[in-house]
Amino acid sequence: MEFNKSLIATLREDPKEIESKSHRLLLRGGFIRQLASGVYTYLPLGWRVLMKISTIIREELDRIGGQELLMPAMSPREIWEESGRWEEYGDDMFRFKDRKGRDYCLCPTHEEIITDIARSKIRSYRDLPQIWYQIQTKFRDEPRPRFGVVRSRQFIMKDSYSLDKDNEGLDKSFQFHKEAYTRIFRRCGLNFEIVDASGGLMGTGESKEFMARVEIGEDTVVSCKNCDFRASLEAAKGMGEVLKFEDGPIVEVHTPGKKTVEEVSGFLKVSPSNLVKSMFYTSPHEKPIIILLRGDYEINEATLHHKFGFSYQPATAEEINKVFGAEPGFIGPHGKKDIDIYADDLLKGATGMITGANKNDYHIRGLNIERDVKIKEFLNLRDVKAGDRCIQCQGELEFYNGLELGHIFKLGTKYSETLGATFSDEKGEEKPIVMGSYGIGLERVMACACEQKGDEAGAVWPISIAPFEIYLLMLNPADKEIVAFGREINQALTKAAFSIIIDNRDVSAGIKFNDFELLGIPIRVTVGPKGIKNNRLDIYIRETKEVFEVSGSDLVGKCLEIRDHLYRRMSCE
RNA sequence: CGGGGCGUGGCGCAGUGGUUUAGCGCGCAUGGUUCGGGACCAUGAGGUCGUGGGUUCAAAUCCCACCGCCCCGACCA
Repeated sequence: MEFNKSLIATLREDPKEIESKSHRLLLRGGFIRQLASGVYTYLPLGWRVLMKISTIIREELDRIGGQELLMPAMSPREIWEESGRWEEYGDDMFRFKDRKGRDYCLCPTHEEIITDIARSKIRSYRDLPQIWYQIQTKFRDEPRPRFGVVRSRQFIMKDSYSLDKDNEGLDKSFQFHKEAYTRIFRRCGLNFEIVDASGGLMGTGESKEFMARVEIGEDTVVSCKNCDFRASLEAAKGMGEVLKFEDGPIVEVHTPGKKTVEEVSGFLKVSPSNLVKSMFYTSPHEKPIIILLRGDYEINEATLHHKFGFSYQPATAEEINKVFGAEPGFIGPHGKKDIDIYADDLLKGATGMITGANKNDYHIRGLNIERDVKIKEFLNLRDVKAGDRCIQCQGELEFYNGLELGHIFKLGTKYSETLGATFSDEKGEEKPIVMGSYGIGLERVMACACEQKGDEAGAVWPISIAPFEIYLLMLNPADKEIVAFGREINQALTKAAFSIIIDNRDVSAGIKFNDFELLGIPIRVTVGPKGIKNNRLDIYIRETKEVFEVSGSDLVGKCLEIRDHLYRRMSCE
């Protein structure tokens, strides 16, 4: 492609809205352009990168037997009513009405649609297993779009769905995807780790996230330095130390206006770990519960939801007042025999604790959990925090920011049951299809490559996803000789199946060199008057900054060698 | 949704009651000189000053409302 006829608009200055390295590089290089908050155009260069990524994804999904299809981006309300997610999705779902007033949404995901296909097309165990996938635009009205294309409101997702007759089949499909994803991200040249995840809204089945370690990662990954334990903070469990304080009778202490753990521990001059936080959770259809947690820990809501159900929410101040007779911050578990109380297992045997007195401006000291509170069950309900040890090996835990590139999870029969997607098994019994759901965010792969590989000067694309392989830089396109030589080289390289962008613009050299760096094309070939005179061409590798000088006749061979070398740097095996 | 910031040619910004046609740099167009790291000269095009309303002899500038974008938080794949 010729630069002077292309829609490539690099920016000389940083746009004011840049938020991260990848955002800056993608904007500056003219890969993307923002239209509205969280809504982007993929300009030709960016689109080429995304197409490269989708090709890799297709190859790897086809390899595990996936069949590509394309579902609609919009869908009618009814199917979402059936699964209950018309309500559940809330404000994250873009909704609209057609001319007749029927409700529609722009699909945030496609479980419902795929299950609808499955229920009409899958009749027998003989039709299983299946893996269906699509590469589709998804719409989610994010409360806060961020980091350019990393968290946007319209984004491209590869989503696949496995259909199996039983859990063994699902295990296999899950494993296939895990392997396919590993190959995909490796082929895209990214560094990543597979971590245990919590399914979130999707359900409680096994789930793994493919996390890239980058500064702007929005999730926290907990990683053991000693063994293979890797988990997102939500899914991570850590080992903490049980602490005991001097046992004694309960005494009331005056703590005027001191509500938070920091305020109370500061006021009483004790460590936060000496406190017990009492949290009151209510649900529209279930019994309220009290959760007890040591003051130096935070509650893990994912665990709470998995254990007790997604309908539980922190109680409002009014509810707390009504049940405890005190403001939030002054409540405690003692004397609450009519409410189920669950405690974090670090409180097992805890003595001498401080907690709310159920009386405004008062706390109590000397709480002995076993003696004074009827605990229904001790559970690990806390977030891991720095200093905790690995539950597998007691090794040291490390925390880092992870960008979620992909997520695989075992849905089980959640959707097939609610939507009635069943099949007849070998014995003629009707059973729900066992499903899995698997996603990859294409833009995140693109952004991640910029985050991990890019430098000050611009993007540095892994060759597998680079928009072009060779940047053919012609120094003076007004010079007929250079143009003719450049054309010759272009032909030879094209014949060797390279994808090439020729910078034939009549602008100063510096602009061309700078744009080459901004665009992040792996290999640069420079044609200039000096080179022509001596039949020398200069080849430069963006990633390694290596320079080679070759004669015209050696050029293609050398480029092939370099391409091979660059591919080998990130091969799967 | 709470707190804050911003909105002026394509991009980055200045102008915050009155210099008769709203500036600057970059970019763009035309001509010329250049041509191994954002070069130079000349000429030129391009603006509903986010939108609506108000105050005033006079508003980009003051007031009100709304919209948009961004940041921090809440929330979230």
